Amino acid sequence: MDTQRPKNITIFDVAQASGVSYSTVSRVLNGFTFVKESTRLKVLEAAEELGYVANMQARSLAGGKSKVIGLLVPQLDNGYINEICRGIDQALVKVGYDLMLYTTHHEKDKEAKYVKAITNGLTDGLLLLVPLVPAAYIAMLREQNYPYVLIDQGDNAGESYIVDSTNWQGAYDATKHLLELGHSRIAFVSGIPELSSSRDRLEGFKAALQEYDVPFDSSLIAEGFFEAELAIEATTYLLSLNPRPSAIFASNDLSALGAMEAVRQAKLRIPEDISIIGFDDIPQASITYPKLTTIRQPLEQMGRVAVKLLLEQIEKPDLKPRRVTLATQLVVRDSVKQIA
Amino acid sequence: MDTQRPKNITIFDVAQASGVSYSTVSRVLNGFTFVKESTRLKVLEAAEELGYVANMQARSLAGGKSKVIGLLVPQLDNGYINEICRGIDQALVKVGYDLMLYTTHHEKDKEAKYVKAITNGLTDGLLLLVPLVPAAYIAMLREQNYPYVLIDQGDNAGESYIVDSTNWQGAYDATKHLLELGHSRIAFVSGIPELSSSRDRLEGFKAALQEYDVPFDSSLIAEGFFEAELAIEATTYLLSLNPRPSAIFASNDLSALGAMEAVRQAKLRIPEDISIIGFDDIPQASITYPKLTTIRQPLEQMGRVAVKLLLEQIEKPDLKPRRVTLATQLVVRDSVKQIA
DNA sequence: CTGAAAGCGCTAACAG
DNA sequence: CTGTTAGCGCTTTCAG
Repeated sequence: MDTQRPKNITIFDVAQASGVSYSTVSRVLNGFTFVKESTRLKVLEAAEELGYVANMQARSLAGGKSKVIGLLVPQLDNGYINEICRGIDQALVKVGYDLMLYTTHHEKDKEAKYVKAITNGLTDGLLLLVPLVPAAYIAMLREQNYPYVLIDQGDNAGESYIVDSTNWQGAYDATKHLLELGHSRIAFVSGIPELSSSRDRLEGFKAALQEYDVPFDSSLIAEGFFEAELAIEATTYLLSLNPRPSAIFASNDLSALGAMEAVRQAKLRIPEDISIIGFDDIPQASITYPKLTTIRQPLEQMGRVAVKLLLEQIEKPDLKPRRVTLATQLVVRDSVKQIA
Repeated sequence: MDTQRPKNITIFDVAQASGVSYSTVSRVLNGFTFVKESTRLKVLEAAEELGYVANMQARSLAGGKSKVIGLLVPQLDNGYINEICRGIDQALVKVGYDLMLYTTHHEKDKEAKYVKAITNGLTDGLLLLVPLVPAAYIAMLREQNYPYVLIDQGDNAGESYIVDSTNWQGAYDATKHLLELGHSRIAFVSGIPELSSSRDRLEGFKAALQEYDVPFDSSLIAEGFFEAELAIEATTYLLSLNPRPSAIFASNDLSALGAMEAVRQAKLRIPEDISIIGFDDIPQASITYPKLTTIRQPLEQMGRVAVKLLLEQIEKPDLKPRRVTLATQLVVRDSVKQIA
C-alpha cells in the first residue's frame, strides 16, 4: 500500500450504512452469536451493496480465522506433489479457504525458523507434504497446539494427523502381478531409505516374493532415491546383470520413468525385453510409451482428505489425532508382459 | 489462534530486551533510516536470541510490505503452469518473499470480487498467469495502482507489465523446420482463438508457409484449444484426410501429446508415418516416446522475469509499464523426420 | 440482542 | 538518531 490507493471499505462503513455498531457487523459476518434476523439482513445487504470484502490480515491479527492454510512442500517439480496439490486445492475451494504455498528447497537449516514464521503468520493450519520432516518441526507444532497434518509420511510418534496410502499392500500387489505373469527374476529400484513409505514398499515386495517362494536376492536391489536420474543409473546397473532381470519394480513412477529411459538407452524394448512397473500413477505414467503399469495412489484424494483432517482440527482443536490410510490399486497398462 | 498457544514474542519484547523503544526495533528490522550501529547490533542480537520472527499480517495491516505475492492461475494441472511456477518460486526465494496461490477454477462470475479480496489482502503484488483475463480485472488493478504483471498474455491496452515469449517467431521456426525437412502438407492444431499467443502462432505458421510458397490450406487446421483431449479429436480428423498430412504442428505440447496419442490409436508411427512438432517444451515433452521435437518457451525464466518485473513495481510504483519478450528456441528431438 | 472499548503486532509520521 | 503517538481492520469481552 504505497501510493494513493482508494481507501478500502471496511466493516465500519458497512456499520454506518446499515445503522448499527460495527461490532454487530462483525457478529453477523462471522455468523456467531444471535443477531436479530432483521438487522442481520440489513447488514448483509449493506455489505453486499458496498462490495465489502473482509480483510483477512486484520481478522487474523485480531484473533479470528484467516481462512488461509499453509502448504509446505520441498519443491515444485514433479507430478506427485502436483497431484496432491490439486486435491488440496479442490477441497479448499469448496470451503472457501485460500492457500499459502511454502517451498523448503531442502534448506534444513532454516526450517525451524520457517515453521515458526508460518505458525505465527496468518495461516489457520499447515499441511506438510515434505518427506523427512525433522522431529523438531513436529515437536514445535504440537507444542503450540497448531493444527497440521502430515501427508504420506509417518511421525514416529503417533501423535499427528496423517494421511497416507497402503504402501505395503501396493508393493505386494505390484510384485504379485509380476510373479503371476511368470516373472521371477525381479529387480527393485528402491526409494529413500529413511522414509517409511519406501521401507513399506520394499517389505511388500519381499513379502510377495516369499509367498511365491522366490528367494530374495539383494543384488537385484538398486538405489533410486525416488529420482529419475538416479533411477537411470540404478537401472543401467541392473541391466548389466547376468542373467538380466526380466522385470523391474520401481519404487515410484518417477524412477520408473528413469528406468524406462535406461532401458531405451540400452537399446532394449519394454515390455518385450523387460517389464517395468511403477508406483504412484502420476499423470506422466499414462503418456509414456509404452504406458506405464503402476500402482495407483489416490493422490488427489489424499490431498482432499488432508484438508478434511486439517479443518477438523481447526474446528475442534481438542480431537485426538487420527490417521487415514487410503487404498492403492494396480493399474495395468502396457509396460509389463507375461513371460514363459 | 483458538486454544492456549504460547504468546508470540513481538517487536515489543525485542525492544525491552535491547533497552530501546519498539519503534527503533521496527526501524532496524526494516533496514530503513539511520540507526546507530551499536543499537542496531544490540537489537539484532536480541531479536535473534529471542527467536523473533516478524508477523507479516500486522506489518501489512500497518501499511508495510508483507513480503508475500499472490499468483493467480486457472488450475493446477499441467506442466506449463507448473514450470512457470517453478521459476516464480525460485525468484521469490531469493528475495525472501512468500507465495499465496489462488486458483480461479474458471469461475468467471466471482472473479472481480476475488481480485478485490486479493488486492486488499496481504499480498504486495499479483502475478496473473490466467489466460483471458477479463479487462475488468486489469481495470480494477490499474485503478488501484496495484502492482501486477501479466504472464504470457497481452492486455489490449499496453498499460501493463507483461512477460511473454516470441510466439510468432517460434511458430515460424517450427514450421520452417518442417518445411526444410521436406514437409509441405502440414496440419495445424490450433490453440484458444481468443488468445494472442494462439493467434501469433497461427500467423507465424502461415508466414513460414508463405515464405516457402506452400499455399495455406484451411482444411488442414483443426481446433485443439490447447488441450490434450480436444487435440486427440482434432488429430483423428486430420489423419482421416486424404492425402494425409505428413506433419502436424500442434500449438502447444499438451495438444502435441494428444496428437501423438491419436496417431498411436490410428496405428501409425511417429515419425515414420507422420511427424509432430509442439510448442512449449514442458517436461513431459522429453519423456514421451518418441521424444517430442518442440519449440521451447523459457517457462522458468518467464516466471523469474515476472517476479523481477513485479518487484520493480513494488519498489518503484511510478515506473512505466514495460513488456519483456523472451526468445523461443527450436528443440530437435525425435518426433520429426525428413521426408523425400 | 447490541454498543463501547480494548487490543492483536506493526509502520509511519511527528517531535525531540 | 530515537522515543511518542496514532491508527491499519477486525474480534472479543464487558456492559447494558
